[in-house]
Parts: sequence; structure tokens; C-alpha cells
Amino acid sequence: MDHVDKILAQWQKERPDLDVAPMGTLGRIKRLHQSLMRRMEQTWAAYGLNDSSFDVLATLRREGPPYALSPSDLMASTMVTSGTMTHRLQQLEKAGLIERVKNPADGRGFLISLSDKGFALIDEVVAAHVATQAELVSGLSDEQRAQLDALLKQFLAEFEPA
Amino acid sequence: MDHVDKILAQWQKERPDLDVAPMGTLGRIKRLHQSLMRRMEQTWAAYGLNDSSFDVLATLRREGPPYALSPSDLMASTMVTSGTMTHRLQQLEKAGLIERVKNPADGRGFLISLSDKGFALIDEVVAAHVATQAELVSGLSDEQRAQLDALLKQFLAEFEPA
DNA sequence: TTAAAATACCTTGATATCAAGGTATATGGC
DNA sequence: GCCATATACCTTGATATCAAGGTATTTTAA
Repeated sequence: MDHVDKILAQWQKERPDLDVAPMGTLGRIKRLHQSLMRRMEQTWAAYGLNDSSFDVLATLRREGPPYALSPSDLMASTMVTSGTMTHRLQQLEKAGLIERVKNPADGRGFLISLSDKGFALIDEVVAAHVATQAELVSGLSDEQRAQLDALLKQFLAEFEPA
Repeated sequence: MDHVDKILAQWQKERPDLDVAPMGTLGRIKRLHQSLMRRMEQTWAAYGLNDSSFDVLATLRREGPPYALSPSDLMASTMVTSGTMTHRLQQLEKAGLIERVKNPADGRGFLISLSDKGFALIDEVVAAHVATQAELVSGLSDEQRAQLDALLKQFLAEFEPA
């Protein structure tokens, strides 16, 4: 009988005409997401980053050499709008973590690349981030996590078709 | 090989020293949350609401008669800060969906209650919301959903101790 | 009784986000 | 070659959120 179960019981009593079982699943995903994000934010904050800035730097880093993508590529990878990406890039450029160069192949666009400082920072932060994540999932056994992965993957496939 | 698998493969190549398995689990929760919220927002928007306003109205509605709670109770139920709740209540009051009365038992505080209009609206919206949720989980069988529920519940228990 | 501490809620200032629309450049059909 | 359309990115305006701090009231305890 956790918090979500209590909410479902309240609805059951007030609106017995509704089948609120799916609300339990989606409610737990929402609350879990919130708790997980809050913990991960702490790690990022320790290095002067947040979800947004980590997201961009990590996307560039894991891309491999030459650690550069266009703003459009970054928008697609991180699932944010162009206005949001513009804002993120301004902050990161101001912090000296990325550099932008005119795209030689397309006069309309730019390429965003990790600065040396940005590369060094993200390489350090991602290690701390992975450690935080390991701690966060430690409440599940390896087998349970594998089972959860499989279910989440199928669920997600509905919304991110290959 | 979904989007998250591709991200893990990139990290595997770039940083083979890190165990990124937990990142898969947490990444799928994040992306799933984002997709699910976007779809639910559409339903709320059709009734002039959003996540925030639905959250408050639904909390009051499922509480049962007299459909009233203090701002502090609402903050605890919805896991937001006092500033956020103040803002939400201002919007809802402006829209005529809630009413606030001085708490007779505690001169420092208020009680927030559903207006007739607010009650009628949330009763209609929650039905549409539940239908949306049923649609969202339709990609999983009942058995898979039950299995997912159990794993999410255990996972969440780590962060929301009874 | 009364002063200190706790509580309830609001205000302020900063950041992140999105939707809609704007400007510059590239591309494709004629 | 040239114009219509598409693309790439930025700007604007609005909303949501939080952290930190403020004011009023209640509770605690000397």
C-alpha cells in the first residue's frame, strides 16, 4: 500500500465507474521519474551542470570524434524544440564548454563542438553520473532490472517506432 | 535496437571503462515519461487544463467531501514547493475552479475547495484522462502491465519509504 | 506570561521550456 | 537562371518551476 495505491483507492471510492488500473502504472512512472531526476540533478550540480547542459555535452561526447553536431542534430537527439536548444547552446558557449563554427557545407547552419574544457568536464561528470545511476538502481536485482528493461523497452516502442 | 540501445552502444565504444547498463533502465524511464506526459497533456488541454491544474483539481476531487484541503496538504500530495503551489492556486482561483476560505481552525492558513464549476470540470476531465491512460498502456498485455507494476512499485519504494 | 521557535503561506528572482513566427540560405522545378 | 518552397536557426512572449527569504500566526517552554 504505497502512495500510488492510496490514490487509486481514493478514486475507486469516489469514481467506481472508472477503471483506474492504468493510472497506477503511469503514476508510478511519473513519481519514479521525479525522484530519479532529483537525485541525478544533485550529481550534475556538483559540477556546475544540470539536466539540460549535461544532455548536450553528453550527446556530443558519446558521438565520438570530432565531437561535433549541428544544432538540428542535437535537437533531434535530445527531443527539445529549437528555441530550447538555442538557449542551451548560449549558456554552454558562455561557459566555454562548447564552440560554434559556421558549417562549411551549409551556409544556413553551424556546427557545435566540445571545447577542450567541455571535453574534460563531461568526461569527468559522466563517470560520476554513472556511479549515481548504479546507486539508484541498486534496489533491484540484476534479474529484476533486466525484466524491467524488457518491459520498458516494449512499452517505449509504442511511442518511438523504429 | 531502439534509440536507448544506440546511446548505450555509443558510450560502450567511447567509454568502455563505464558500466552503462543502469543508464538504459533510467533512460527508458525518462523517455517514456516524456512521451506519456505529452500525450496526456493533449487531453488536459482539450479542457483548458494542464498537468499542474489537473493535478490540484484531481487531488481535491478524489479526497471526497467536502473536497477541501490546505495548501500545505496539496503541496505534500503533489510534491511541489510552496511557491509553485501559490502560483497554481492563483491560476485556478482566477479561473473560478477553486475557492479559498480562511481556515477557522488556524489563522495562518487557508482551505482550498473545489467550486461547483471546478467539481463539474474535473469530473468530466478525469473520465477523459482515464480513457487516454487506457489507450497509452494498450501496448502491454494485462499480465505484462501487472509485472511492470510490481517492479515499479519495488523500485519506487526505495524513494518513497512507507 | 511571554519570548523563542515552528509553521503556513506568499513574494521575489532566476532558469527552463514551448509555440509561433522571423530571417537567411539552400534546393528543386520550370 | 530564377522563383517557390523547404530548411536551419534564432527571437519573442508566455508559463511552470524552484530556492531563498519574508510576514503573520501558532505552539512551546521557561
